Amino acid sequence: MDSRMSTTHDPDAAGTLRRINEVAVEVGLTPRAIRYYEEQGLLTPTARSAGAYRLFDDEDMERLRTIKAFRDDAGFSVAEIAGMLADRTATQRAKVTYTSAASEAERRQILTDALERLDRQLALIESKVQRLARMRADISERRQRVAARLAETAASE
Amino acid sequence: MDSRMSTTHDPDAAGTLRRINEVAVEVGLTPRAIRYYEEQGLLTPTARSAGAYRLFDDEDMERLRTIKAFRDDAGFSVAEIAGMLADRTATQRAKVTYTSAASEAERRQILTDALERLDRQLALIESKVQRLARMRADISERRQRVAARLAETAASE
DNA sequence: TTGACTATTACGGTGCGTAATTGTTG
DNA sequence: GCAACAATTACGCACCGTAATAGTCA
Repeated sequence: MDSRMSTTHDPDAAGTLRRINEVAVEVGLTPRAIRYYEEQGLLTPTARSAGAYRLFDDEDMERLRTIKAFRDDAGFSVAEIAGMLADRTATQRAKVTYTSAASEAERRQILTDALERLDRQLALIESKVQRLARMRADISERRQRVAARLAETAASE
Repeated sequence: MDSRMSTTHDPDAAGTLRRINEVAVEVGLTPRAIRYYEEQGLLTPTARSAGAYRLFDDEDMERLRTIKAFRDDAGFSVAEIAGMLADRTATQRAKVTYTSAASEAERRQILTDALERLDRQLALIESKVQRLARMRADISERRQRVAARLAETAASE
C-alpha cells in the first residue's frame, strides 16, 4: 500500500548524512546538548563513520527539531520529552508493523494510547498559550502606564 | 533619601504579614525556591519576626507571582528575571521620587529605559506565543492523522 | 600533512529538592 | 511544654557549558 514507508531509515538510500556540528547549527542546538540527548535515550544517531563520528539523517534532524520545540517552547524536561518521543516511536512502530504479524487489537491499543497522550499534550500547550497571553496583556498594560507617565513628564517640562 | 513611602511598605500599616509556607502555597512556589530567590536578590522580605521568621506583605506576594510567571510561563532564567524586576524597581523608584529632588531628565531617562525593556519583553513573549501556537497546530495535525488511522483500523475489523 | 572537526572524560554552574539539625511560635 | 512551623547548612540531581586530551577526515 504505502511503498515509501521507511525509506529514510534505509542505510543506503538515506539522503544526506550530516555530522554533529552541521546538525547543531541547522537545528539550533549545541553539539553538547545533542550528545546529552543521545545519552539520555532521546535519539540514536542513524550511523557512525569508520572513525566513530556520529552521522545524522533527515529523520534524526526532525526528531531534534521536535526535541528543541518541546524544550524551548513548551519548557518540558528531558524526562517528559522522552515520554513524548517514546509515544511517537510507538505510533511509528504501529505504522511500520501495519503489514506485520502484530495483532490488530494491539495496534488499536497503541493508537488509542497515542491519541490520549496527544490530547494531554494539547491541553498542556493550550494552557501555556493562555497564561502567556495573559502575561502579554499584563505587560502591555504596564507599558501603557509607563508611556502615559512619560508623556506627562515630557509635557510638563 | 530612600525612605519607605509606599503605604504597603509601612511595617505598621502593612496589611497581613504572612509566613513563608502560607505564601508558598498561595503563590504556587516552594519555600525553598522563595529562599533561593531572596538569596539571589530577587526580593527582600518586608520583615522578620523576633525569631527571624521571614514575613511577607502583599507587595512581596505580587512580586513572587511575577517571578513565577516569568519562570513558568516565559521560561526566563533567574538572572533574566532579576533584570526584569530591577527594571520594575527602577520605574517604581521614579514614581516614588516624583516629588523628590531627582531631576526631571533623570526620571525621563528611567521611564524611557523601562519602556524599551518592556517592548523587548513583549517581543520575546510574542514570539513565544507564536512558536507555541505553531506547536499546537503541528500536534493537532498529528492527532488528526492518528485518529484517522484508528478509525480505519477499527473499521477494517 | 595539516587544520578543522569529532569523541570521550570530567569538572563547573544554575535552580532548585531533600534531608538533617536546631531554634521559634501559639 | 508540645506540635507545627521556620532557619541554616549541606549534599544531590538535572541540564547542559566548557575545557582538556586524543583521535579523525579532506
